[in-house]
Amino acid sequence: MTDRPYHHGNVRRAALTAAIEAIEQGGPAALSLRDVARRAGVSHAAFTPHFGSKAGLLTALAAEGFDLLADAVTAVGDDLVEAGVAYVRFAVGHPAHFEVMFQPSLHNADDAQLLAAQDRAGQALTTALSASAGETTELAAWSIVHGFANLWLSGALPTGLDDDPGSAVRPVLRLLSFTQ
Amino acid sequence: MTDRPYHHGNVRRAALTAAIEAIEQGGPAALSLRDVARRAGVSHAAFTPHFGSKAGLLTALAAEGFDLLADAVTAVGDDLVEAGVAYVRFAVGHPAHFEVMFQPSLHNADDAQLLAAQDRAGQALTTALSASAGETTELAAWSIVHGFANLWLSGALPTGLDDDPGSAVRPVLRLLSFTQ
DNA sequence: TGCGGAACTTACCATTGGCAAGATAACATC
DNA sequence: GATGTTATCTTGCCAATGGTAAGTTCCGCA
Repeated sequence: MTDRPYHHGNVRRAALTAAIEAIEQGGPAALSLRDVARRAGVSHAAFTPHFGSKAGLLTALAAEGFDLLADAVTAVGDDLVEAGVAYVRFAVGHPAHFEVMFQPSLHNADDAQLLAAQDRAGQALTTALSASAGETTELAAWSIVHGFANLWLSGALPTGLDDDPGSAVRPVLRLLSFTQ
Repeated sequence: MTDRPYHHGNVRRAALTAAIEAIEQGGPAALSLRDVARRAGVSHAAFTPHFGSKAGLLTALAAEGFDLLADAVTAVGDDLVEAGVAYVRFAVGHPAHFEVMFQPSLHNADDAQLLAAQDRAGQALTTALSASAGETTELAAWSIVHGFANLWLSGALPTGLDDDPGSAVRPVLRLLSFTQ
C-alpha cells in the first residue's frame, strides 16, 4: 500500500523525537504511545523491541537528557555561575527532557543507561560547582538553578524574565559569590 | 444491596483524599479516576458534578495546595529563612499537592479558585520574603526552596539530608542572609 | 405531601498500553 | 548467490481508562 518500507530503520530516534514533540505540547502525563507512533509513522507496537514499554521510552528519554545536561555543564568549565546558567539554559531549551528526568515515577529506576547518565551529570555538576564553593554553597547553587528552571517552566515566575531565563538567573547566582 | 447510602454526601473531600493517596503511591501521571473512585467507594462518574473531569479534580487539588501553602508561609511571619523552611516542609509533607501544583499541563488554567489560591500563596511569599530581602534575593530564596524541595522529592539529593529536609535547607538559606 | 433538581449509578463509547501471532527483511553462513 | 536465522515491524486482540448520556435516588423547598 504505502511506499514506506516495512523496516523503519531508526525507530528509536524517531520515537524519542516524536515523544519530545508530544511532551512539549501536552506534558508527560498526557503522552500517548499511539500518538508518538502516529507522529513517527510506525505502529504503536513498533516500540516494544526498542523500549519494552512506555516507561522504557521515558526512561531512555531521561537518560538522553542527563547525558545532554552533563555535556552542557562540562562545556562551560569550572565556573559556578556559568555552570548554573548552562543548567538553566538546558532546562529551558529541552523542557521535555527536563520534565521527564526529574519524575522518577515515570522511569524504570534500575535502568543501567539511566543510572550511568545520572552519574555522569552528577559528576559534571559536582566538578563545576565544588571548584568554586563549599558543600553548602554547592547545594545552594544546584537548588537555585533547579528551582529557577522549574518555576520558569511552570510559568510561575513574573513575566519579563521570559526573554532569556539563562541570563536572568545570573545575578541570582552571583549572590552566592559573596558567601564563600 | 449495599448499606452504603446512594448519596455519599462528601464526594468532593473523599475524592481529594483518595487522589492524594493514589498520587503519593504512583505519581500524578499514573493517576486513574476509576482507581480514585474505588478508593472513595463511589462510581467513577460520581466526580462529574463536582469536578467535571480529571483535569478538574487535579485543578481542585492544586488550588487546595496553594491555599495550604499560603497558610503555612503566613503562619511563620516575616522571616526569610523560616518562611523558606515552611515552604520545604509543606512540599515534603504534602508531596501530592506539591507535584500537582506546579504542573500546569494537569490543570484547567483558567479556573477561578486556582487563580485565587495561587494569588494568595504568591502574596504570602512576597510578604514574607520581601521583608528581609531585595528583589534578587527574594527570587534566590524562592528558587532555593523550590529547587531543594523538588530535588528532595525526586530523590536526587544525597542521602543523609533525608531525615529532616526542613532543617537541612536552613543553612542553605542562611547563605542569603549575608548578601543583603 | 408532592415536586423540582442535584447527586449518584449504570451502560456505553472511543482510546489507551500491552501482548501474541504473523509478516517482512536484514544478516550471517555456506 | 542461495538458504536459514534472527531482529524488526504490523495486525489483531484484550482489559482498563476518561467521558457522556440516560436512568435512579433522594434532598430541599413550597
